[in-house]
Parts: sequence; C-alpha cells; structure tokens
Amino acid sequence: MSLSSKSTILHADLDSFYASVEQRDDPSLRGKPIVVGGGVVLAASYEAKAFGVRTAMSGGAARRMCPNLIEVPPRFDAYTEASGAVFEIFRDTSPIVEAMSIDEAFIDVTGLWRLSGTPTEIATELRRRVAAEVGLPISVGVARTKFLAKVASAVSKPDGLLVVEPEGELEFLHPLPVQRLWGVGTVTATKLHDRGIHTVADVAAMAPDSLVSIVGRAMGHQLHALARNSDVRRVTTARRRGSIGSQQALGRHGRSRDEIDVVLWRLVDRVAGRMRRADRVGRTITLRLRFDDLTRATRSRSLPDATSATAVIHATAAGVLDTAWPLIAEHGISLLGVSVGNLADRDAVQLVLPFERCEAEQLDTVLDAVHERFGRAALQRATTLRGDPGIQLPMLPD
DNA sequence: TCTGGGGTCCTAGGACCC
DNA sequence: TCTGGGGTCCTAGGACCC
Repeated sequence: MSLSSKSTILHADLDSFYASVEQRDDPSLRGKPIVVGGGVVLAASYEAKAFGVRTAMSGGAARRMCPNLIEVPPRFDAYTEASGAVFEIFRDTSPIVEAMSIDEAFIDVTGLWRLSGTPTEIATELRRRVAAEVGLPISVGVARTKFLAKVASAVSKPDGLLVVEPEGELEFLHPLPVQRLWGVGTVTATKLHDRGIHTVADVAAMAPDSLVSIVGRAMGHQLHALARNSDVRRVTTARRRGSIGSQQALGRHGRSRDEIDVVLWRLVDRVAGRMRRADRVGRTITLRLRFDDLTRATRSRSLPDATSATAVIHATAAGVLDTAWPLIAEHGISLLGVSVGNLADRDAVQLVLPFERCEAEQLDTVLDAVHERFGRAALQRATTLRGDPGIQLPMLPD
C-alpha cells in the first residue's frame, strides 16, 4: 500500500534537539537525565522527561522532580551547526523544504517515488542519514497533508516513524484529543472541554457556527476544517519573516532608568544588525514589557518610512519607553523586548519611496531610473502603488 | 511552577478618508 | 442638520507555536 494520491508530505522533527546535541558531544551524558539551560529548561532529554521534566519549566522545579538531573549550559553555535547539517540532508531528500524552526521542517516528496522509493523508504533513509551523518535522533511523520504529517511525527516520538495511509486518516485523527489540533492551547482546550468537547471527532461533529461562537471566527473555521481532515496548505520554501526582534529577561538588579537604557541600546543594536544583514527594513517598533507580576504589555509606534538604522530605531524605541515609564515605575519590569515589524526588502523600499515623494515634473526621471535599475515589472508595480491610473507608461523595450 | 527567547496570527476599537 | 456604509491604517492585547 502506498501514498499514491495527490501529495506526500514528511514532517521531520529532531527529538529533544538541544539535549540530544549535548549527549552526542559528551558521551558521559548519554543515557542520563539532562536539561539544557540554567534558570529555565530549554530542552530535556528523554531520560529527564520520564521524571516529568518539561521545556519551559524552572530549573528548581525540574530538580525537585528529578534529583539526579544534570544541567548543561546551552551552546547555541553547536545547535545552529547541527541544524544546518540536518537541513542539508532535508534538501538533499527533496528541493521542497519548509523550515518551521531550528529543528523541524516539512518536506514535500510528492512524485519522488520513481527516483527515491516509496514514502516509507524515503523517510527511513532520511532518518538513517541524520543518525549516521549528524548523530542525532529524528522522528518523521508521513501523510497526505501537513497537519496529519505533523501529528504523525509527534505520535511517533521518540526516534520514530509513522506513516498515515490515506485510507486510515480519519481512524487515526478522530480519537485524538482536541489539543492535537493546530492552534488549540490551554485556553482554547479549556473552552472546548467546558462544553464537553474532548476529541477531534467531537469537533468534527459540530456545526461551524457553533465552533465560531466558542472560539472566534478564524479559529472556528480552522478547527472545523482540520477536524474534518481538510488541510490544503502547501509546503512552501519561501517564507519571509514579518518581524525581527530581541528580548532580555532582567534580573533583580539592573532596573534603574540608566541600566534599562543600556539594555535597550543592546537590544536595538542586535535587532538593527540582523535587519541589515538580511537586507530588510521595517516601520513599526514594538516594545515588549513584562512586569514583576508576570503580566505583559506592548507599546508600539510606526514610522513614516521603513528603516534599519540603529539610531532611528533607538530614538523611536526610547520615545516609546518614555511613554511606558510610569507603568514600569509602578509595576516593576522583569523583561524588555524590542521588535521591528512591517518588514520589507531594502531594495523594494528604495523603489517606492522616492516615487511617492516626487513632484509631478520629476516623475519621468524617477520612472526612468526605476526601469533602468529594476526592470519593467518594477516600473509597472511602482505605477500601481502610486494609484494614479492617469499615468502613461512609457513605451519600453522588454 | 511562576518562566527564556524567537516568532505568528487574530481581534477589536479608534482615527481618518471617501 | 443629521446621518450611512465601507475601507485602511494604527495600536494594543491575547493566544499560540517551537
């Protein structure tokens, strides 16, 4: 039996990624309960998970659950390198790879069976190569849709492979708890449980309107579709980020205005540097605040022009911080974050801005420059953006 | 058990324009 | 003088994901 119809998607997910890298690089850690991270658990090995230790748990809580726990400080460079090696194997498996995070991706292998074998064979080979070449365990789910592939990989963990055949989809899907549905976290799960809705089958049996009335419009329709095994999302290679940010938890000390200004500079510097390296510019600067009681707030400001200049971003962020200062003084601040959104490609903005600003008599000159630099398609786009149907496009050779 | 750092998407109200 | 509907942008908050 093979997944012959339409599409075949793999969801590949490295197991306890950070912890596995540590156990790979230090044999004395193998087979032992370890966590990566200090104050908070960033990743836990399966030996630690057996004691109930989970990601995002505080270090103290983890130690109480697991007395022999070994704590290892994170080595992000090692994780980045390991991830790069794994993704090379992904791209060697199929050109259509959609990265979801540092340790997880969708891989579209539709139509590859002639070249590479059945989906099961492809997934088995992928797992073998990741183990042999990078030395890490990885779980793979295989199905017709992204959603089913992702659930399958999660169910197969650790170090597993699970293929959901087209004939067995509903049988696989319906008994699952609602938390398995994309977008259902603790809040939504509680809302559903309160109404006696516990399994995917329960959701599938509901009318869309009833779902919408419980969880909102977008989420209601999404849950209805997923529960009835409708997921038309494709695996896409080109996904652009919509924002770039950085944040930092603040200790007990370092909370005077001066000290927070230093943190702000560091955060802005980091963010602006990443933006410039990615050739991106942004217009909306958002400050993320977390107070001592762990409640949160955001404050944002949008600029007329997109930028990646450290000075401009910093001045804006500092202005926003000023307006938020009374709040901070009252509640105490335990985390500060800066992110820049409304991102665009640097070149795209250079194309649009002079055009919008220019006087009518300069129009031809600007249009010529746009055409020369970016080609005819850009010229067309520039004209559309300006929204003036009266402009005649000059006749240009292609 | 009160916790890191990186993100995405949705909702809702108000301003403003036509 | 009072009143309408539609669209877009901005801001803030919240839920969720890895």
